[in-house]
Amino acid sequence: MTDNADKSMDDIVSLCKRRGFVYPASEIYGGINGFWDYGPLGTQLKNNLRDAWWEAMVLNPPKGPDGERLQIVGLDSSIIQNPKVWEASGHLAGFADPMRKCAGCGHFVRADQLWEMLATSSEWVDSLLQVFTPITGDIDTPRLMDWARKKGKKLAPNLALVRNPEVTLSWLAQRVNGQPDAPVEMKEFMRHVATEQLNATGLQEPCPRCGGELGEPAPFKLMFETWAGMVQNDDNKAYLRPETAQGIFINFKNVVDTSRVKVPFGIAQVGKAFRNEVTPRNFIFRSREFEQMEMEWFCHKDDATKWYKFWQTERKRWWESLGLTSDNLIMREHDKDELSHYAKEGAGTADVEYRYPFTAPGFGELEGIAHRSNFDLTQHENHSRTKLKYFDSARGELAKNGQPKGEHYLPDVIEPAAGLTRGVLALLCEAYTRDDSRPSPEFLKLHPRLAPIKAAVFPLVKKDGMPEVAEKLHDELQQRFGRTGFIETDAKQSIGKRYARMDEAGCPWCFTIDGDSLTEHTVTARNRDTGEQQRIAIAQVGDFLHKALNI
RNA sequence: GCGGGUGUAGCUCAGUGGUAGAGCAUCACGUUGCCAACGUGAGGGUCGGGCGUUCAAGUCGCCUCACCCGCUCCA
Repeated sequence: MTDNADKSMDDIVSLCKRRGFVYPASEIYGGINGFWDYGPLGTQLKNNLRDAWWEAMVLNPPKGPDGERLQIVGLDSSIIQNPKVWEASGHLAGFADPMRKCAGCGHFVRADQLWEMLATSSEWVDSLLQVFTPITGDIDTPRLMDWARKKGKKLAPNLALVRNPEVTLSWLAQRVNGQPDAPVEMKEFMRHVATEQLNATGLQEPCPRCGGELGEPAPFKLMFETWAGMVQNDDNKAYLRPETAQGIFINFKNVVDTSRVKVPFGIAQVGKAFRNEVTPRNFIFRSREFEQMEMEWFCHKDDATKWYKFWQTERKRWWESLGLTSDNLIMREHDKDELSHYAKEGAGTADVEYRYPFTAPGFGELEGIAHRSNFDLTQHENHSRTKLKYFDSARGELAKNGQPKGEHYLPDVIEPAAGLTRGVLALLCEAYTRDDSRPSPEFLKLHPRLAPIKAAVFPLVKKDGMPEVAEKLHDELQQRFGRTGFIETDAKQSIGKRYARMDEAGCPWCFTIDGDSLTEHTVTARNRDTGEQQRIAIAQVGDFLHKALNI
C-alpha cells in the first residue's frame, strides 16, 4: 500500500483531468478561482457516493444504540431563502465581521481582534516592547531610534516609526513632555508609533504584521449575494446558502406536521452550498461552490450526549466501509475555543478527519459532527415568531390514568455534516495507487460500490465472433447494473492496454471473451487490484458481478 | 491580500528573438490469442489572456487570469 504522504497531488489532479473526473471550471476562458467541474467519471463517482450516503441515512439507516429502528426522512430545500434565515442563523453577522485592510501589506485583520493580536501574536510588537517599558512610561528615544533602523526595518517595514522615525518620535515626545502627569499607556503608545501625520490623520492603529496603516473597518462578506427580482437593491437582496443545514431547520415544523415522525428523528439533505472563501486551495478540498451531505438529528436534550457519541462512531465506521483505511481517518474533538457560535453550549463538536496528501502527516476535515443544542430552532422561533416547539407525548409527569402528560420542547440537534465533494477527494486520494511492479503502475483502487465504471467486457481479439459475444454480455450487464455505474466494452488495441485503461479509471472487474467463450461458454474475470484471473461461465457473470460489487 | 514558483497538443514536457516539437494518449485501416505489442496513416496548438518593444516574440518588458507552495483566512 502506498502511504498518503508519498502520493503527489499533482499526479492525482493530472489523472482526474486525463480520465474525466474533475476539470477546472471555465477552463477555456482561463478558469475561475475556487470552482471545479465534474466530468463523466467524476459525476458518476460523486453520485455513487451521494447515493451511498442517502441509503445509509434515509433508505436503510443503521440501528440505534439500543438496537432500535431509526427514523430519518429526506428533504431538498431551496438554495435561496428569505435573507432573514441567515440573520437568524448568525451567518449574516458572522460572515460580515468587520475587517480592516492594511494599506501596507494588504493583510486583513478582524477589527474586534486587533488589539488582542497586537498583544499576543505580533512579532514586531514583541520586539518593540523590549526597548520600551509601558509601566514606567519612559521613552528612551535613542533606543527607539536604534530599533527603528535595525529590527524595526525588518519586522515592521510599514510602521510610521520605521518609515519616518524623527517625525514620529517628535510627536511622541510632545505628548509625553506636554503631559508628564499622564503617562502613555500601551494602546496610545502603539498608536503613536504608527502615526507620522498626526494633524492630518489623527492617531493610527498599526497592522500586527507589518505595522502599516489600517483602513476603516468594513464587512468582509463570505456569503455570495444576489438579487431576487429585476431591480437590484437592498430590499430584494438574497444570499446563496453557505450551508444546507438551515433549510432543514426552517422546515422542521413542516416535516413534523406532515410526516408522522417522532423525536428522536432525523432530516437529511444533500445539496450545493456556497462560501466566498478568501483562499480556495488544495484542488476540490476548499472550493467556493461545494456539496454537502447533512443530517440533522433531533432529540431530547437529555439524550443529546448519547446521540452525539453514537453518530461519531457511526459516521467514522461508514467512511471506513467505503474503503478509507482507518490509519488515514481520525476522530478529533474540537477544543473549546474552536467551537462555532452554535456549538458553544453543547456537548461539543468532533471532526472526522482524513489524511489527505497535502495535509499528511496531518489531517484535514472530511465531516463534522456537532451538537448544535437547540440554538438554531431557538433562533428561528424568535426571528420568525413561529412556534417550533415539539410536543412529546411520551415524556412528562404521569397523569391519573398512568399516561405521561407530555412535554413541549425545542429538540437538541446532533448534526453529522459531511462534505460530498471532500468525500470524492478523499476517495480519489485513498484509491490512487502506484505500483511500479505492475504493467499498469498507476491505478485507482476505488471501492467497487463507488467505482463509476462497474465492469468492462472485452473480446480478446476482434474476430471469430468474439465482439458479438462481448456486445451481448455488455448489454445484459448494462441492463442489470446500469443504474449503479457504467459498463464498458472495448475491442481496440491490445488486451493489456485495455486492462490498464480500466485500472486507471478504477474499474474493478474486466470480463474477457476468448476462444473458449465460443465453445465452452466461459469467460475470464480479471481483478483490478491483484490482476488475477478466474474462469467463470458466461451465464454466471451477472451474479458474479452482483456479489463482487456488494450491492 | 502578501511572497515565491509554474503556465507550449488530452497528459508529461523540450524549445534563450528567425517556418511550433517529442513521448504517451486519441481516431482510421491492417495485424492480434490474457496484462500499457506492432505496422501504415490521420486529427489535434492564435504557446493562459491583453498591451507593448522589434523587420520579426513561445522567447524581451508591462498588465492580467489560473494553478502550486508558504504566510493569512477558514462563522
